[in-house]
Amino acid sequence: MKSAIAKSISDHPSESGPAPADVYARIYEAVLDHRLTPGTKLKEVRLAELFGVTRGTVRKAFAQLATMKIVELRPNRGAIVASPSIEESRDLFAARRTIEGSIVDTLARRITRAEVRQLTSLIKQEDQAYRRGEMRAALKLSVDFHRVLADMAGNSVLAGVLDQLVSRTPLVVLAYRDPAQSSACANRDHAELVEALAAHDADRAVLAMKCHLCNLEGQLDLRDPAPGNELATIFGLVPMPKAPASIHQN
Amino acid sequence: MKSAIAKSISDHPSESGPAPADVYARIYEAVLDHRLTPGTKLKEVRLAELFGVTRGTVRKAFAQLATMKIVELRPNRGAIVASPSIEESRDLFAARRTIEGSIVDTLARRITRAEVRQLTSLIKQEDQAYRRGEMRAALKLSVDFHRVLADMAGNSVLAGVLDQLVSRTPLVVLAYRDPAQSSACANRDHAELVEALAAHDADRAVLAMKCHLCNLEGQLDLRDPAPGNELATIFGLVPMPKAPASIHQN
DNA sequence: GTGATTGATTTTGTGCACAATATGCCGCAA
DNA sequence: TTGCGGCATATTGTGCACAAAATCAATCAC
Repeated sequence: MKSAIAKSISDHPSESGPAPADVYARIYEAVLDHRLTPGTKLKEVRLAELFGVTRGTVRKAFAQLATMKIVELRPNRGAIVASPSIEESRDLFAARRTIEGSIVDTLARRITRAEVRQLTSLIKQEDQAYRRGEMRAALKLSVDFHRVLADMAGNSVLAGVLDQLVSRTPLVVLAYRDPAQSSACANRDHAELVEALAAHDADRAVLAMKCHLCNLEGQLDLRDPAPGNELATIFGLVPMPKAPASIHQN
Repeated sequence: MKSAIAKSISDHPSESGPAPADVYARIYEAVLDHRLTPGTKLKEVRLAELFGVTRGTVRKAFAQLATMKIVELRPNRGAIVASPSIEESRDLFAARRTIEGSIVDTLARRITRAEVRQLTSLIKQEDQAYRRGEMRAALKLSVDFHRVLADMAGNSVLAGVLDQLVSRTPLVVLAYRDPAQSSACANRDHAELVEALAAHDADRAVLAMKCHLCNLEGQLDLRDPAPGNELATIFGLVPMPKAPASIHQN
């Protein structure tokens, strides 16, 4: 499942190489894969060459990535991978709790057997991906799970809004993952949630969802930074990526 | 208060005439004023001439208006003012109920006296504008009231997504306003809500907000269209605007 | 050595001309 | 009249060249 915004990019499908949506997707994937870390400068010409497209195409992708808050667009200074603040990260999870709480509340009352089966199957795939160590696929499936729930609930506006928040989440997770914690992505939570949904128990489903999101947030280190580090955050600088990567430059 | 997205357009402030954000604002205002009705084609060159900007500037404004769902961008076929479907309209109000419900729930617990005064003042201004018959100003103030509430609640992410929904609301109201109903914009609702907030009564505040939004939705005619009209909605056509207006062309 | 200034280079921003596509019109045939 | 090309026009899409701005480096003054 693709992000709604990514799909929305005016995309002239075939002909003449990759379109803005492809560039969007490749940059987004690179961010999820840690190949692009927060603060990394994204140069138009370099990316255009790499992807075999014109600068205009890269520019359009940047614009969409900026509305999703994946990159930050600084006038005359180019695009950098966004560095979500701690407060923003907390707010993001809080926002997801209210929206996804509402979504599962609605869904619990009207979910069908077929939908339960679909969700169960998704969890299974996710689980298998984890066991095989395919972290990227697993993350993707885990994220999709939330998008599918939103679609099933049947409110397209709410689904669209959630899509934005869900897309932003991996970035803050990567930015603030507590190294001490395991990144075991709470697959069990998803299973419990589906159980509650299957039982049409709205209250339990809402609780399960909120707990799931709290667990996720709890795996992060969102403590206020020590005064010593403060300067770095004030000026939007990150501690400096350790290893340069394929696209990553300068 | 400006829409967050409008502000986010990379804006080179002074020099060289209006920037994308200005074009965005003028088109948006025209939509709110009924000067541009859903389905109206927006031609790049014409608008560029009118606003004294280049086509590129108009294009950027279009892109932002499209992410806010104010206009629809059809590849190779230009931009038209969006025609929100009935389902989308219902979903929009439902989404606002959950998000704004959460916002006032939070705010009720932590609102300060100063903030209550600010809200009261806003309501007063809004009321005066209505009495003076300045409908445009009144609508703007009424919409701002909701944005201010979101800001006060302190979750910037939630405030951001609400901003999108709030910006879209006037369009669906204009599209589906029931002619039989008065458009008296429930100023009283706002006052009741502030009372509940001032009393730190979260439950009552949430209820007041949800009622307010239901009242608004209730003023619209969101019944499923008669089979005869169905064709018109399927093909995204509107009953045809009555009077051509300044910008409106073709 | 520190900090400021200037100039060269890199990078982003934009207008314009042309290409691609859609639209509307007219004629023609059934 | 209706339906179907095909041409003329209008409109959108895009690459390129140049303009504007920022970055970097070296020099110079203190």
